[in-house]
Amino acid sequence: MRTDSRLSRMLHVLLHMARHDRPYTSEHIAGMLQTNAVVVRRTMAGLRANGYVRSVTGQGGGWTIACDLNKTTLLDIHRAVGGRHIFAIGLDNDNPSCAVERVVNSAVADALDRAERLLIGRLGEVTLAELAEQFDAICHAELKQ
Amino acid sequence: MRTDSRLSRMLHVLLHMARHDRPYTSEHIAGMLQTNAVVVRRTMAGLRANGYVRSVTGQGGGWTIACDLNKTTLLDIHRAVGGRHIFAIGLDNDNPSCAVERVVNSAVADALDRAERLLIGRLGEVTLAELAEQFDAICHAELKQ
DNA sequence: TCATGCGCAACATCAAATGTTACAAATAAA
DNA sequence: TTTATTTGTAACATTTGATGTTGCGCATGA
Repeated sequence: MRTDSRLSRMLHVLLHMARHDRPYTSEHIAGMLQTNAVVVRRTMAGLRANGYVRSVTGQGGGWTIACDLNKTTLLDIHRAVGGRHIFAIGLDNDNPSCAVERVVNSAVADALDRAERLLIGRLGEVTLAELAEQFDAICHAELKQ
Repeated sequence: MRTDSRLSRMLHVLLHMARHDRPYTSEHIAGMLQTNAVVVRRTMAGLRANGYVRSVTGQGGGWTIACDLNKTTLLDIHRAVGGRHIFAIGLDNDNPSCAVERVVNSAVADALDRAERLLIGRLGEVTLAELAEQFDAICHAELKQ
């Protein structure tokens, strides 16, 4: 399949929403992400189901952020969008009868597990607030020039 | 796309070849992997191009291992089969003009890079010889029962 | 000469994200 | 109440790269 960009897309949207006090329409967000409003609704639905954003139908409606930036991590967002497969690489057969294959599987799975734990751990360490601060710092530096 | 199982498939084959002194035909290997002989040839071609195996055409021909088990790592095989994409997760846009997106990208890329370095490092630490030893140990233990 | 096997091109298939179309339902404003 | 706006969702098409399949040419040993 294509590489899953839902995490980075949603982070992009959330940070914009964090610095904007009115709702964004799906259409507006689709423009930011260069995609379709339906794709936006579909992906954001996962965030809404977990309480990270709210949506309002009808005129003047749209999407707003609804979480504490200091308590929400990249891992929370990753999980909310339903990202399952982290790796494009995997085992050929999860339950082999061949002893050779079991040895291979345990070695490959061990390496993948270590990397997955590191990735998940890292995503869980970074909050939306930290990213927002980085953005603010960049804006500040650019204004000073 | 489907998850890339070429690394584990090729490791499986290489370990079998390491404990077998006659050539395996593509057809035989395809049986071991529950796939097609053409898929085997296609994947093994990468290993052959890097000198890890040899192939002989014609009657009595087939595939034999051609590398030093102590000097060949899982990383060598991973690279020989042309595994490019390690992650199913990625950035939405590699060269964004939006400052928010650049902040998001650097955070996500940083987490992915750390995990990739760990995975690559781990694959580079494990040799085929170590896997073969593990297999031998299992066979030994089973015979003792 | 013939059976066995690899080499390779040219498709077909698969799976999961992404893209698209169509329409129903909710809401604010005229 | 009517209308324009906006989300909710189903249904289907597209994309991408690994995997699967067919067909045929070439090499080798018996």
